[in-house]
Amino acid sequence: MPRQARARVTVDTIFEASIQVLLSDGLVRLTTTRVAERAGVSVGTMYQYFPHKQALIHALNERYLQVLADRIEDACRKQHGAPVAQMVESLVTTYWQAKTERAEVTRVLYQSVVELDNRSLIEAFGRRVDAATAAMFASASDAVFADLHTVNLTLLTSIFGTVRSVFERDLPAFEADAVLGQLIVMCKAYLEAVRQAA
Amino acid sequence: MPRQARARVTVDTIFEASIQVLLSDGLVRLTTTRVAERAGVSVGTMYQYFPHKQALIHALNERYLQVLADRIEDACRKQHGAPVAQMVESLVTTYWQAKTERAEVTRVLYQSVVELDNRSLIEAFGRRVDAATAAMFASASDAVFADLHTVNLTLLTSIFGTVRSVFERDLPAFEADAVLGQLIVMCKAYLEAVRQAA
Amino acid sequence: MPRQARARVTVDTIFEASIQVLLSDGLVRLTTTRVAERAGVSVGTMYQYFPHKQALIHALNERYLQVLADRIEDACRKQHGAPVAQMVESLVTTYWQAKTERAEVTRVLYQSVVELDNRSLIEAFGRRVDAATAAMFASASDAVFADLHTVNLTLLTSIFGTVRSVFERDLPAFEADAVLGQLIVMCKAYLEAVRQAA
Amino acid sequence: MPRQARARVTVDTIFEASIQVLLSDGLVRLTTTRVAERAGVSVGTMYQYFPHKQALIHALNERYLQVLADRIEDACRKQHGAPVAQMVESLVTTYWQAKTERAEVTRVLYQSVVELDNRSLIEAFGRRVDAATAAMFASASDAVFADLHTVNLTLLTSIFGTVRSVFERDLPAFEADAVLGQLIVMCKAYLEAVRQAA
DNA sequence: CATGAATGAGGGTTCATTCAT
DNA sequence: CATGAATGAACCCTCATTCAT
Repeated sequence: MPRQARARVTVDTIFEASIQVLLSDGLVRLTTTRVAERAGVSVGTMYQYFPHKQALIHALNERYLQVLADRIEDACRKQHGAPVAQMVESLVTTYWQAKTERAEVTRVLYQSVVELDNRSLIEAFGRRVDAATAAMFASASDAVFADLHTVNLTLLTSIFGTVRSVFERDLPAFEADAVLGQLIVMCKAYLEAVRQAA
Repeated sequence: MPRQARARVTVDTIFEASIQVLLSDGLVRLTTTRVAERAGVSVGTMYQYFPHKQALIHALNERYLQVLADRIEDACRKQHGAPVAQMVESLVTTYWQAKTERAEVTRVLYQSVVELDNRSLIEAFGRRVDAATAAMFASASDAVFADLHTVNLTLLTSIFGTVRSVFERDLPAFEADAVLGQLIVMCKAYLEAVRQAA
Repeated sequence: MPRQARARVTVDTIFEASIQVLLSDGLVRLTTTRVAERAGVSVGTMYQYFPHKQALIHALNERYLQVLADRIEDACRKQHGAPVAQMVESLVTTYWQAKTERAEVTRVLYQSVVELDNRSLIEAFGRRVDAATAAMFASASDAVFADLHTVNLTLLTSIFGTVRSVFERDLPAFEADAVLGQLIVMCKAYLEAVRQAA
Repeated sequence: MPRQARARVTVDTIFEASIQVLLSDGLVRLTTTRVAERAGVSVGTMYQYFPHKQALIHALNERYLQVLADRIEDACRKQHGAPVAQMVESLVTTYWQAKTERAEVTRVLYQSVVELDNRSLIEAFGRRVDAATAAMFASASDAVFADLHTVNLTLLTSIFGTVRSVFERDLPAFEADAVLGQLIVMCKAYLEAVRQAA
């Protein structure tokens, strides 16, 4: 195995170990020693790849957000040229699924951010997603928006904010489903409104 | 000064010191010693009022959420009998103001929650706010809802979620204002839709 | 109630509280605050009677050893003029009973000695008991000893040492009884031997 | 130096340092920091070998009792087949020497036990010694015992108890010698008596 | 005299980081 | 390059003692 590939594997192992430790022991017990142990490497090796603990957590979150952004971009691409209603539905579903698939991981990663200044991470993520959804909405088969930027930002913020709120309040499934359903209704109503206004 | 009043003052001093430390040093540097120092009391005294660090952070968040819930309840009471559109506007404004008035405090308190099992806190807050907004919407002068519970939950979650998202993305003022304005449009459109559906 | 009597009561209450704390929480958790609490007095009051923690523990052990010495002196007096065999039996029984009556108290008090330089206490106790048993043996109806001092010291040391060993090894009752029985046999055999030798 | 050997050295250094601290500062001042300092290692290193303070003290006592038991077993083996009188003498001498050789160490270790639940330690020690002396007495060239178990237990308890009592009362040398001499007389007289009884 | 809140030195323990092997 | 023992600053918390009320 070439050097780079091996490094890649090691890093991935460390990432996975970090998540496992986070899941089983919590952020407070996330120590470099424990992660290295779980990953089956020495602390020394870990410091070869991450110059300090923060770097590890940063990379962890970066990777998570990258994967998330990938998924969202992908979903957006698939809706190219579709009617807006369907786009909105797709966004809600995609984001909700990403969050709930590995709900506990989502939760602990969100915790781990405390050890970071995550502003830049959030911004980078925001920019990617903004661009993806803006492109999607611009391609809608049944709508043209006077102020695409604002509409996009509004839909994005409200969909992501609401989904996250539902997730964090840990609502019972039937209520969560109901709210998400209504969220779609809401977005559609909004789109109808701004289209008329246009 | 009577005993109780003195205790009250000490506790408030400690709260304020905690926030100051959180602001200047961050959660990771929030140590019992540092808080005590900043509060001008000894560690020992701190431990007379808070049996351990967690208790301090818990109390801090509890107090914050109580004040927030108070404000929301108050705002809801003031809108009793008003038209729904106005209610929605009031909710957005109140929550946004509460968040931005002491923006940094809001941010650091959100961080500090990591050291807690804040489930019960969030739940208690959720229940109070749910009740307040449900009562408000039920009194609307211009609308009756078939499924008040779901409508309420939807509005609540989306308003709070969206406002928080705007807040955390740290959008420039003009964009933030635009999105919040659109959020109100969105809610109104939704209310129109569910009213028609009823 | 006159001043002195009240002081006496308070001191006794504190003693009893100390023992209770020792029993329920162990030596490590024996804090001045806890003792005061259990005794129903303030720490300040406690410091009126005992200038520091050591003084309390010292007094506690002093009292215990005084009561013990009292009992032994009493038992010795009662055996005045009796045959030596009976004296030896009485000593074993008295000491064993004193230890086992409140076995746990004996044990914890023995622990508490660590916080002290108990040399003087032990010496004072030794002197009193030495004198009492020497006087007793001197009055024996059936024996005269050439070297009373040594015989006395030997019996004393071996009886007390053995009884304590049995107590601390926590032997099952039947074994403890057997050993104590044999101890008496041993002492009698010894007395027979030194009498012949004389 | 191989890894294991180095670890062994470190552990021994820590043990010796603990004893030094115990000797010079007493149990109450036996802190992990002080021990580490005296041993010339960092606290962290200490915690690599002993997960907590208790473990250190436990190990310290365990080692002491092991060495002591080794010596007693050795002495017993050497008396195999000898006459009982000689066996008894050997036991007294061995135990006394073990205690007095490093008298102060013996004393401080006895103190340190307070921080432990030493029941298991004492039991293990008791079992080993019981077995060794029982085997020795069973091999006596000049005596057979009807109830070896009880005789053994009696001799053991009285010899060890008496020796310890002499040790702890800190008697002047001439008195200590006299009492130990008499103790041997006593044991012999006892053996004579139980042999006759058999 | 009694009270008990306040003090703060000092305790046990952890863990990010280094560096000799 | 990998290893993991060693480091020690820093953490949270306790408790004997004091002193204003």
